[in-house]
Amino acid sequence: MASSQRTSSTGPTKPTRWLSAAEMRAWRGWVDTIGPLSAALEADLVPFGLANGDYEVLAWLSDTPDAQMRMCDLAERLRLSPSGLTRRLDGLVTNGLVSREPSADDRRVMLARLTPAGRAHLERTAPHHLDSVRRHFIDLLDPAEIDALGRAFDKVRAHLRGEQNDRS
Amino acid sequence: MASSQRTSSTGPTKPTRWLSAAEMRAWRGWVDTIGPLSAALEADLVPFGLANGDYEVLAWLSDTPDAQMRMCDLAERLRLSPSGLTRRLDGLVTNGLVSREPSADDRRVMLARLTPAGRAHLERTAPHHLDSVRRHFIDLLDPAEIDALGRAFDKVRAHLRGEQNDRS
DNA sequence: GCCGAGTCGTTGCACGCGCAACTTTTGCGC
DNA sequence: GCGCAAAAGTTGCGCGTGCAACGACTCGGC
Repeated sequence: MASSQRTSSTGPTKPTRWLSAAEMRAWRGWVDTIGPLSAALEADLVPFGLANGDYEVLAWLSDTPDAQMRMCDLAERLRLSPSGLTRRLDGLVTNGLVSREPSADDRRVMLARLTPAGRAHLERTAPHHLDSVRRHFIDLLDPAEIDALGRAFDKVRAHLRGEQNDRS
Repeated sequence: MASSQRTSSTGPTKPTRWLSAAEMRAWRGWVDTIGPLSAALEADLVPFGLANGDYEVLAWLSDTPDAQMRMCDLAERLRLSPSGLTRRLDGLVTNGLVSREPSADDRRVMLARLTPAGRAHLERTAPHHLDSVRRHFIDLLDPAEIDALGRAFDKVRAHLRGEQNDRS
């Protein structure tokens, strides 16, 4: 339903392969799960004063040897525009979880660095977030499904990455 | 990576079950695929002057016997707030694809109705959108993966629906 | 050395969305 | 019937984001 299978196929221009029931289930499942699942995870972060995007920033920074990243690298990791990242960091800097420091090597560059308070807050938050991911997602699935999802997403992203390179 | 597996586990408060490699792959795959896939589908709709959300409105309306829905029902289908739907319809009404008409039965209610132009535009767009969904998603996966995704998303949504009812 | 192209980050602007407040209308209790 | 709670939809506001423009800086060719 709802992705307009009911439009009349007019003209002899490519037979238009409609989605099978199984394909439709997967597709609608994808579309209809994005919103609710993100909202549920975000809701579990509210007590810690973080949004999903904030958590991702802290997590990526903490996965770094010196707990810092260049703005542009961080923006790429988060699939965020430069301006989007600037604004997101503003909040984290205000709350003292991240500091902004100019790079000594390249004076164009700003480094986002996880502060001790930021690391402490992440370590407090991480177990609950992990639990949230398990409760709402991972622990609901059996190993075969986990594996299928991993393979499927990898294929989709590989395809999208390839297409993106074609354009540039 | 990147969901902070590296935070030290301090204190004896629940062992904190980290994600296995396969679980992490599925989880990061989910998070990292949402943005690019949505963007790719949206990009394919640009030539038709529609956003993903616009297409969903037209599709849901067309899947209805009389091509119309109450605002509140449509908002629920689209998981959109009342105000969000009002604004989204504004654009479609301006472009003549949808009309707004007060209901005769209940004078609180506004009906969103697909205009002939709206139906025609949807029928022009649908084959291309379907092709887009296939190219970027469905056709990349084998039947077993399609099935696993369908089952997985159903389980996740069933879980979320249950939790939501608990709260109310 | 110097100049032009490219890179990095910030700011103004517009857009889409949710929330809260409000109006209109309905429906239920009595 | 009357009154009050609940429902439907719109509007004002704030927030997060992308895009375009801009200033600061780097790097390569000459």
